[in-house]
Amino acid sequence: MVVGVLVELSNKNIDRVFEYNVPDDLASLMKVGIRVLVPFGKMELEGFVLDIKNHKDTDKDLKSIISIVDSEVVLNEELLELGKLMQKSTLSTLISCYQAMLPKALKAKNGSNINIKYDIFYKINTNITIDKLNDSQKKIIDLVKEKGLVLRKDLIDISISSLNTLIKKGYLIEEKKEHYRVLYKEKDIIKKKLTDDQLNVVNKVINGSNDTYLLYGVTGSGKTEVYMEIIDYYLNLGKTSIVLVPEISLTPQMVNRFRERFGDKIAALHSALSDGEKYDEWRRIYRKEASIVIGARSAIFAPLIDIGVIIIDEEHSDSYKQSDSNPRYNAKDIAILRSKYHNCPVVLGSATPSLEAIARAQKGVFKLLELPKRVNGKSLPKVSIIDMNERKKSKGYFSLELLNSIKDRLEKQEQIILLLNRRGYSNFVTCKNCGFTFKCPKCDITLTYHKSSNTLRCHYCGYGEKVFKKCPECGEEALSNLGVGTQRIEEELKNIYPSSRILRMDYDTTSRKGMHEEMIDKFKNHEYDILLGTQMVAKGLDFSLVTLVGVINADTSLNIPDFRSSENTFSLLSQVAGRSGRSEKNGEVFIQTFNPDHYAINLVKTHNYIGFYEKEMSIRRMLKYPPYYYLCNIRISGKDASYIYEESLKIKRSLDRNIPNDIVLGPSNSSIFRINDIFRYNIIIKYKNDKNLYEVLDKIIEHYKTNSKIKIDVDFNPSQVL
DNA sequence: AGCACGCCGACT
DNA sequence: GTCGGCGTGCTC
Repeated sequence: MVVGVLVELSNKNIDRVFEYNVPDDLASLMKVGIRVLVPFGKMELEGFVLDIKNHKDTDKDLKSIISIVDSEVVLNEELLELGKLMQKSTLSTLISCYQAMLPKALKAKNGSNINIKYDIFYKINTNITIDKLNDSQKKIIDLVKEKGLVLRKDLIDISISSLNTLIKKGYLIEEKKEHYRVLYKEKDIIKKKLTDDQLNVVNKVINGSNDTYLLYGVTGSGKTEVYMEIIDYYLNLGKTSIVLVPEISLTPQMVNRFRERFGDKIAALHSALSDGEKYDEWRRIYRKEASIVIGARSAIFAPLIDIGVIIIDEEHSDSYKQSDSNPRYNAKDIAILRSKYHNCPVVLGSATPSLEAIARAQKGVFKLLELPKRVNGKSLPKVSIIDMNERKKSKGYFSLELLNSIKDRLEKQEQIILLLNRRGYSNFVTCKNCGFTFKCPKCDITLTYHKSSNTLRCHYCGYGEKVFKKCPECGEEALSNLGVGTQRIEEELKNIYPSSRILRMDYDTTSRKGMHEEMIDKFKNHEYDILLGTQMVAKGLDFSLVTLVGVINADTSLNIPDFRSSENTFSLLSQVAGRSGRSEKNGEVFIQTFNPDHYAINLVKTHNYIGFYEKEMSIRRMLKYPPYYYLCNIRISGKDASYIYEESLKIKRSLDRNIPNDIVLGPSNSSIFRINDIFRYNIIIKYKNDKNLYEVLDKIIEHYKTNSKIKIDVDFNPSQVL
C-alpha cells in the first residue's frame, strides 16, 4: 500500500504530497485524514494522509511510514476539501490551512504531546473468589462492594500498597474512562417569549432558502434570543449549529446564556481554555456529545457533521479575520463555504453591520433581516456629545456634565459603565525636559509602560527593560508616564467620589483565569457602582441596572491611520451606548470628544446608522476603498532594507504590467517599518473583480519561494493595513 | 526545517 | 594546500 502524506512544515517548496509505503501491519489502520509519522530527509515529521493508492502494492523507491498517530480521522472529507479552497483563496500553504482547523493537540507536529485525562475506576472481579484478606485490604474490598464502581479519587484513607496487591491478585479490576477537564453544571431550561419582530426573523430564516442573512438589529433588540430560537429549531431536526462571537465578548456570561437553554449540548471554544481543555471540547464535538459550538474565529472549523445553521454575532468585528499569521482567512468566508457544503443558512448579526455586509445586502447577495426596536419597548438611550475643547468646564479627564450624571446615578443606586477607548493608544514614557521617548532597539516602536512589573516593553517583539529615573538623553529626572490608563481614571474618580465602588476591567485585571467572569458577576450583583474599562466593557454585556454610559475619550480610535477608523469608532461608540437602559429605566450616554463635529461621533447621538452608512460610503467611493474596491496587501520583508526595496519595486512593476486594470500602490514603508530587525514594505492593490490576480500573485510567490532573503505575505481583504 | 553539496576567502 | 563561510537545492 502506498499513501500520499502532507508533512507538517509550512514551506511552499514542500507543500505537496509525498508518497510512502505502508508496512503491512499498518495497512488496515490507514485512513485518509489521520496523522502519521514519516521519515523526511534526515528528520522525522508528522503529516496528514491525503490519499491512499490501493492500486499499487509497494514501491521499493519509497520510504515507509514509521507509525500511525491517530486511530480516528482528525480531518474529515469536508474539512480536507475546505482546506484546499482556503489554500487557493489565501495563497497560503495547504498545510497551514489544515493546521488552522485543528486544536493544538491535533495539529501535525512531531513531539507535541497534549494528553487525554482519564478517571480510574475499580470494581470487584466476580470471576475470582476472594480469600484471606488483611484488615486494610478488607476495608478496600468492602468499600468497592458497597459502591459497585469506585473512582480512584474517592478511595481516601486507604493503603496504596494494599490496593496494588488486590489488583495484582485479580480481585479488583481497574477501568479507565476518559475524563473531560471542563465540567458542566446542569441548568434549567429558560426560554424567553419572543416579540413579534423576533419571531418574524426566526421564521424567515428557518422557512427560507438556505442563504446568507444579515440581521441588522439595534442594541437590546434581542438578537441572542433569536439565535437561540433558530438553533433550537435545527436541534429538534437533529442538526448541529455553530455560533461565532468575537473573542472579547465570549465571556462566561455569554456562554452561560446558551448553557441555560441548551445545557451540555454546548461546547465552548475560547482562549481562556488550556490546550487540554480545548482538546476535550473538540472530542465532545467530534463524538456528537455536543451539537452546538460557540466560540471565537477558529470555532468555524468545528468538526460537526450535519450543520443546520451558522451564526456570526457582531458580524462587523475585525476579529473574524486572522491577520497576524498565515493562513489569512476570514471566518465569515469559511462560514459561507461550509454552508454551501451543508446546505444551511448563515446568519450574520450586528447592531452596526460592516459596510461590506450592508452593501452586499443591498445587492441582494445577503438577505436583510431587521430588528429595529428594543425588546423592552424603550427607545434607545439619549446620547449627549461633550466638547472637551472647553476644558474650563471640566475637571481632569471628566467633564462637569459627566460628573454630575455620575453623582446622580450614584445617589439613585443605579449603575454606570465608563469606557476608556484605548484602541490605537499606548502608555508610553517621555521626558518632559527634552521630549525623549524610549524606543525598542529592534523595532520602530515606542515602548509601552507596564506598571505591574515597572518595565518598558515592546508589544511586537517582547523586548523589555527596567524603567530609568533619569532621562538617558538629557540626564534630567523629568520622565513621566504620559497617556491615560484605567488606573489613572480610577484614581481620579476615587478622589471625586470617595465612597463609590469602582470595578476596573482591562487586560491587566482580567488576565487571571476566571477573573473576567467573577467581575461580571460581581457587577451584576451590584457589588460595584461603576464599571470602568477598555473595549471589553463595550460588547455584549447586559446589566439591567446600568442607566449611564460615559465615554472618556472618543477620539483615540479616530486617529488611527486606517481607512476603517471612522467605521470602527462609530461602531464602538454605538455598541457601548447600547449598554445603557436595557431594562425598565431609560438610559443615558455621554461621549467626551475633541471632535464633536466628526460624523463618526456626531451620528451616534441620533443612533443614525443609516446616516453614517451613507456618509461613509460616499467617502469610500471617492477614495476607492471597500466595499467599492477590494483590497489586497502584499508585505515584502527581510533583513536587508535596500535589497527588499529593490525587489519591491520589481514586484510593483510586474504587477503594473500583469494586472493593468487594478490600482497598485507602493511600495511604501509599512507603518511599523522595522520589527525585530526585519524591514517591511507594503504594496496595496485595489481591484474590482480580477480573475488574473490570484494567478499573478501566485507566480510572484512562486518566484521568491526559494529566496531566503525575502518574505512575501499576501493578505486579501486585510482588516487593517499595517 | 534541516542537511548536503559546492564554490571562493584566510589560515595552521 | 585546507578549513569553513553560507548560497542553493532537495527531501517520497
